[in-house]
Amino acid sequence: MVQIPDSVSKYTNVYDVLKERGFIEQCTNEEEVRDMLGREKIKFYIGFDPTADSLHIGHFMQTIIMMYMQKYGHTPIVLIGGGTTMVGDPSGRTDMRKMMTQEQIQENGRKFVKLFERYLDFDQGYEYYGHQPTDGPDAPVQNKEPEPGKAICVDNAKWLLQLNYVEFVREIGRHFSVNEMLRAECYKQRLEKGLSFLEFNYMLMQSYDFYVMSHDLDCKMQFGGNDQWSNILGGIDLVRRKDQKTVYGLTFSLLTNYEGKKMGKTGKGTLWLNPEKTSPYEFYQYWRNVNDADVEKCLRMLTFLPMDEVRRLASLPGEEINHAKEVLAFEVTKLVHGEEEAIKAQEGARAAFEDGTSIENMPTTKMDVSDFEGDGIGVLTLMCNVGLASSNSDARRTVEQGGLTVQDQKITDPKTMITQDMFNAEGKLIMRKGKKVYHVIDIK
RNA sequence: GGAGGAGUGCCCGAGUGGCUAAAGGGGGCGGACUGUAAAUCCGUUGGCUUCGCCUACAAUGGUUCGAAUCCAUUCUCCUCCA
Repeated sequence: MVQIPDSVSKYTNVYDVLKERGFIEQCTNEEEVRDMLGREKIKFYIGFDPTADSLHIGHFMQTIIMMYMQKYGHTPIVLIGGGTTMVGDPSGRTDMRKMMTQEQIQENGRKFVKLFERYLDFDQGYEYYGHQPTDGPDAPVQNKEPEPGKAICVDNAKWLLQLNYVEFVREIGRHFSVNEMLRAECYKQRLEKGLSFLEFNYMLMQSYDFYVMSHDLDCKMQFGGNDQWSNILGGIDLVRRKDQKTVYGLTFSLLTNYEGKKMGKTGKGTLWLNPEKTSPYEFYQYWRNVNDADVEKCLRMLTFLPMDEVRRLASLPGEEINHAKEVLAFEVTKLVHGEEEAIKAQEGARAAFEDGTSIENMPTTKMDVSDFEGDGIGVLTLMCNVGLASSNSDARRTVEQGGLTVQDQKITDPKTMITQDMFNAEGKLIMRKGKKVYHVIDIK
């Protein structure tokens, strides 16, 4: 399991640490929260909607926050949105999410949990038995108290999917003002494009989650990305109205670049944590190539280097900033894929961009010698086969524009055939597309 | 339920019978310049067996020598009225 080193900060209150690292964006009551976090060990939760089969960098940042909290003795509750995903969060979106089946959602949820287990110390024996809104004589089984400081995981499908509509509307819905909801920032965009009643309910469901967490598990805080602010406030109000308890909310800045655009998007889409979806090498390269202006922010939020070191690295002048980017890429890749993969990615990158000697860590495709015997295989076809081009036409374009190099020879004729004798003694062939994309063909 | 409007390539958005694989922008890709950065500049951006062919302007069917453009039906979305 990945752990945060003690050198990460000199502060003893986790609030100060999070502040120092620049995570905190909004807090319902800064002083009280800071005081509480310093005084007692609390339970807090963050919700994750399993809309895809892998976590992405935004989730990762939230995971890091949970790690900080756990390090300082608080109990993270990972709330998997198996129920809320059935509805879809409209916050910050201009279009409706694709509807997903329950099986898909459950499957994704399981994958999420697997990833979280690499970063948080879970109470393995813990199981949440479920919530019953009434505490009558036939009160439900008591939920056991999780081991102090250990993370637990709950799925809101457990209490959301069995809700009775009329009951829900009477018990929960009556506490919400539609007028107020419509004013909420998160619906603004959607009011122009249209918002279905399905999605309009999302806020109530998330608020109900907070109520359940507070009521059943004495959870005191909810964290989330800044886009969750209104949803979190909804929950806080609901808890106050139903249980007369005060709970708190804290939101984090979304990871954006200096232009204010979300980070973690590549030309091909999202930067995933799952190595099958985004290779460690690609992942490394993303961070290796961040903009100068974003280096400090990334080091601060995505690595556990001491702040002095972060500041030193980020202020390296001119070309030297590349060193900081290397450190950043290495550290983040290490956290996500482990040290071994990080070293491989780093060496692969260095080999490709600096000395060009090692081809061991470049992405490789194994092929059969017979494919290259006789006339061999056309470059275009080969490029498609190994994923260097998305179609034959795409491959042709690259070649015609002088973007392909095979064994250090620029190829400009799209009709070129790749044959056995072009491979080196070890049976390898290096293809380079553009300046940065390498691929090795191995026929051993 | 009534009246009107809209659906165009990865996204935004022009085009309203032939000159349209479809202007312009964004994004992507390739090249130049660099620091594996940014900014800038140039090229390119549906597919294929690429001097040619095939598939495309929500879906289906029709009018026409010829349709993204005209007509009919369907689907989706928006606005106003109820």
